[in-house]
Amino acid sequence: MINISFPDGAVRQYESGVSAMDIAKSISEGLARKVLVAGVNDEVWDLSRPITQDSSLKLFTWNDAEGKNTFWHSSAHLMAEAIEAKFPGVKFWVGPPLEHGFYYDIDLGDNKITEEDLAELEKKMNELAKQNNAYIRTEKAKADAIQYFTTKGDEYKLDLLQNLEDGNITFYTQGNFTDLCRGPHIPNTGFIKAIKLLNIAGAYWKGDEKNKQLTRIYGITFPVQKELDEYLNMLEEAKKRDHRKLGKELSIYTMNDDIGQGLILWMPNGTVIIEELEKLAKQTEEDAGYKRVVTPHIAKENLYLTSGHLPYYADSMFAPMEMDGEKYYLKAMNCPHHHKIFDAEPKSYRDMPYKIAEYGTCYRYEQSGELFGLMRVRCLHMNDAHIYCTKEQFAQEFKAVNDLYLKYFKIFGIEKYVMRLSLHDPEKLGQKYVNEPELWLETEDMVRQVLIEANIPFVEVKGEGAFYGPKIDVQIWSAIGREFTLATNQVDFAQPRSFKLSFTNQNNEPEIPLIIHRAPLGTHERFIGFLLEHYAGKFPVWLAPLQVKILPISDKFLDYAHTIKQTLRKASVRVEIDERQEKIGKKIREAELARVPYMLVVGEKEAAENKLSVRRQGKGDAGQIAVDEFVQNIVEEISERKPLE
RNA sequence: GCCGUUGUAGCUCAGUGGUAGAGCACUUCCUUGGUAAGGAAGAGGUCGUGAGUUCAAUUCUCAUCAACGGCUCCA
Repeated sequence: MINISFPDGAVRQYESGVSAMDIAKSISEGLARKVLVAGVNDEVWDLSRPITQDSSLKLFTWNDAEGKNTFWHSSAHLMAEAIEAKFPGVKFWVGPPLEHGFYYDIDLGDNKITEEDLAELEKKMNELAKQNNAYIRTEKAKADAIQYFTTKGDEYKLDLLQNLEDGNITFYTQGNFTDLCRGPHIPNTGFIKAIKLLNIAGAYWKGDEKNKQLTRIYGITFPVQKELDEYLNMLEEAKKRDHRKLGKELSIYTMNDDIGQGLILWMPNGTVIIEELEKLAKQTEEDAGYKRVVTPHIAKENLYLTSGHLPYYADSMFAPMEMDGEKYYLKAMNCPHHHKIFDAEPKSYRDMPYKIAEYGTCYRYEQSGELFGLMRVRCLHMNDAHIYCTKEQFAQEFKAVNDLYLKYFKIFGIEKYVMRLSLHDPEKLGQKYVNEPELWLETEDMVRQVLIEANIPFVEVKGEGAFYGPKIDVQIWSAIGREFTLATNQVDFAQPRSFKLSFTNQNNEPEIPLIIHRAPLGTHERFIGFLLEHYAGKFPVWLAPLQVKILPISDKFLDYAHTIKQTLRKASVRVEIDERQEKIGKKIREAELARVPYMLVVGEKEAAENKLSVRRQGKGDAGQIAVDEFVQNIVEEISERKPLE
């Protein structure tokens, strides 16, 4: 007999060789129907695998991450079975679960798969699922496994086998499909009740663009149809708040083939938002002791050789223009320009920290396939600033920048983000990162300490640092789930040296400063793209392109409407009148759809008493109010940058 | 850049080997209406671009550009 301990602390005895499924059945039939996979001594196991020694046991269902992962991984095998049935001889790489669903990477050989095939594959999968085929685990000797895949001519599985230890190699079979697989799997295909294959994509083998491109098929499955319907519905809803859709609907920005890929044309509505953001940035930065500067959009080649950008990032810069034997580049970053301003006049420790800020226009030649609405573009306007400081000042200054982020995020109500401490990768020193191993470790620790002392939760990720130093990135997700860096706060120990920047310290000796690069509001492009999705187009009043729409009941009240408009204009409120000869219902509908925060209905009653009927976007009629009182309220709401309630 | 999909009116989308249609938007007229679509008429497109096949191409083929879904990349 063996002892099995459960998460609640209970210990029960079973015969050696008992399976997790047997145990589940001994607890209740209901549980046995729901359980998908087991946790045995913190390892995830097949339910059917015999347990032969004292163990702790957890039973995972669809409600557990382990349950979902196993379910989706088993679904990937089911998809592979369907694909093999339709295209015999294709070779499989790996088929892991994802946060939502799964994929399988396949070498289709000469076969071609189109989106029309997906429906057919789904049908086949449903058929196979209904057969309730068990996922059967078999252990194999490495030599036998190699033999098996050599005969099959499957170089992909042979590649996987290279890294596996003998005695650790398992195959799984369900129906007619057998795959090299670590497992575990759900008991049988019958659990998979709802199937949707989402899309076909190319994916480089092992994620390296120098390798062959495999075909990747994404799918998702559920144990009940209703959950699939809900998931697909959720995807549809997410598309509705996609910034590209909202950006068009609300006339924020446009793009044009004659201008070029990734080059944003900001329309009047978008420009209002840009100007409000810049106003906020300027106020905040002035309060924090920054000075503003302006620098050109181009510079000579030598500048980027000095900064070290060119060797690392030439591919991401627009090709140079040659004039009078000089090469001029469009700037992809503002830092070197700012360094030249720092260096223009001698600095003393009394000048430090020296902070200069600019909404800098940068051009980056992003690969065409990477461009994505406002989130990834080729011309961007960066909320940039550089802080030149002493080593002693660094922690305080770096923390002040972090506090600035948090202050901004509070204004915008940004709560769903992850702070990422982005570090260098020691293996890529000298290639992707300047070769200063000790300075890396030292500055990385400085940044880490700032985060720890400020009690800000963060994750550390190797290989995400800038080439000149570690950084803190604020990661956010777009409506359709893509991850982006919204804002960044970076340390730079490399450029001060390459630009030979220095200040005179208290001992009258030259000293090299540290630089903090920071962009808490990121770029206008990405930030506004994010805000569109964050607010679902319903901007708070201070940011709204149009703040007030006056809706006269009929054109008899146009004069009164104009009087109100003048009053609001005097208070710098962005206001328009809907002068069309349309019914009030239609005027309201269109103002609602345009996400105008305040609609003012004016007719006979209002004109007689010098009042307004206020309607708030999405909230309906808010009743009558005196004109002066409304003006006072909205001015306060705007100047305090209040969020929508 | 690579794999796949798509490209018809300002927008959302039908459709066809014989030079095109709907709804909304737009213009004009009627209506002066009180909290999410009043009515009528009209105007608007060489069907992304270029080439090929054909008596004839928006439709078929190829190329190209762009957008979209991924991969790679992201200072």
